[in-house]
Amino acid sequence: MGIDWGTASPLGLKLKSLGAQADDLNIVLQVLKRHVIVAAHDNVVQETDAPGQVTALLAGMSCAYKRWEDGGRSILTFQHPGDFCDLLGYVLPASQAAIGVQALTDCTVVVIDYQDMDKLLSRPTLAPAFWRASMLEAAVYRERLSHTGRGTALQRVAHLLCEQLARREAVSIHSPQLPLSQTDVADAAGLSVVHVNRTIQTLRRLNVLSKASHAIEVVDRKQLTEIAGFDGRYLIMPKLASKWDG
Amino acid sequence: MGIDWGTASPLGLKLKSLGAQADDLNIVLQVLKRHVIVAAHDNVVQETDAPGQVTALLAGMSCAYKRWEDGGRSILTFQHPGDFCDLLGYVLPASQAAIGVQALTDCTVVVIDYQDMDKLLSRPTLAPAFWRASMLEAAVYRERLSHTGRGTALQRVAHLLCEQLARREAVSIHSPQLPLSQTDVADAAGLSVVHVNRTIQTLRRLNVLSKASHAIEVVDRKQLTEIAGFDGRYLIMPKLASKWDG
DNA sequence: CGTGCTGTTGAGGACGATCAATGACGGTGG
DNA sequence: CCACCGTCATTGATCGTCCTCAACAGCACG
Repeated sequence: MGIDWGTASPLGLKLKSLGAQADDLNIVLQVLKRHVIVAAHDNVVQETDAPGQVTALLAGMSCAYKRWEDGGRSILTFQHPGDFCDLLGYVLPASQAAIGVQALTDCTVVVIDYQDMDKLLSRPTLAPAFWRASMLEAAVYRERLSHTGRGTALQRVAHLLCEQLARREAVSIHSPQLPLSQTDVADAAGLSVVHVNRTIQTLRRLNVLSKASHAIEVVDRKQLTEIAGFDGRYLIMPKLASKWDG
Repeated sequence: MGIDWGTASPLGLKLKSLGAQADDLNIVLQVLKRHVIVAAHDNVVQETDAPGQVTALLAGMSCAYKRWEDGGRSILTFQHPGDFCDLLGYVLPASQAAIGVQALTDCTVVVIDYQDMDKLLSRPTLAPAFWRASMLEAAVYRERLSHTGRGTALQRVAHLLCEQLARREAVSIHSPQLPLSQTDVADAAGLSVVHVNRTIQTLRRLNVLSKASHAIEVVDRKQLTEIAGFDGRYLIMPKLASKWDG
């Protein structure tokens, strides 16, 4: 399929941290298909699709979103290399209805056909890894839910940024820059673009974000974490809990 | 263990709708333990517990919540008969940190030890059912996330109520009454109690909620759904998708 | 008969939404 | 090379939803 663990390494990293064995990874590699580049702003998964395949992100940044009648967009979660874009839709097709996935930067994605997924899940060490991947997604939703609708705009934005930094570090992306527009942040935090702009300026004034660039670049991670009240434990993978061994 | 499918029927209903087979259910029945009553306001699961067991709710209503330093409480989700209280914590122990489960009414619960869970998951028709149960929970989080921080207090409260009614109907509870205090609604919707009170009064004035009782009783479901913009499809269980059959 | 929880009401103020306009930047085509 | 365009960032002004503080009523409980 023209895909090796060089390009697919974020996915390998992630599955390994979820408890997959070395030989599992090779099986996964075999079923990866259609190594595709999606341009920024294009859809990775259509809202209307009944897909028949699971998409995984290898490079770039995307988001799962819901579009409203009034044209508004709610960003449900951001996705980073190694993340699955629509795993929830594989298990519960109905829940994926009306939810789309959009590339925020240029993205590299691969897909796994549902039939191949079935094969993968028949492996006793791989199935729990996928289960965990989906539960990690659930944990992210739950954590964001607990912070949204609570606290000030400053705390909400700070928490959002902390989450993305932490999730990127989990797949060895240590850059302090996040390739997000302020519009993206607004749609994810449930705030207006204008207010997000002012909030980001406050963070810059506090020397938490870089004043130099117009992009989002975190220069004081510690202070950001404090403002957010961020506790990254919910993202921690328990390396191979013994109960999965047998 | 003194538990039969009479008392455990909501759990049976739920697992069946998630694709479990008849003989699976009997196996589940065998490992259910410690049929316990928890009084309203007591904790079903401690925030600090490292549990070693999964709890399922058979009767009553509970909530998963997060407690803040300032004493505030965020309600992450409500739980109804047939729901698991801490399934996420079984798959990802770390994510359950600092999250508690509290009884909102008097509750009947059973527990399944982690060792027994491992046994259950070795059954190829049962494991997907549990996966789906957890994904359904994720879908609920995601849907609430998309509505929280968007729309008016009226819409948010209406959506919350719609969700609970729909989830209760899925386990054959068709009562229009919800045993929730306004404080519970406030903590779940991310609004102040005072404002929830005014919002509920508005709903009563619109003849959506009963004016007679001080409890929450929905008398005009259709209008409530309209106000909420509620689309219950995300809760729908695909009855036994063929891909799980083999 | 207190005590605590829940529901209710009033008044004032703050945070963030909305509307409107401008500036900066990169790409595209003439 | 420059004019034009779309996207994104920025700023100002006004307005409204919702929060906060405060007080009181009903009810169940010991």
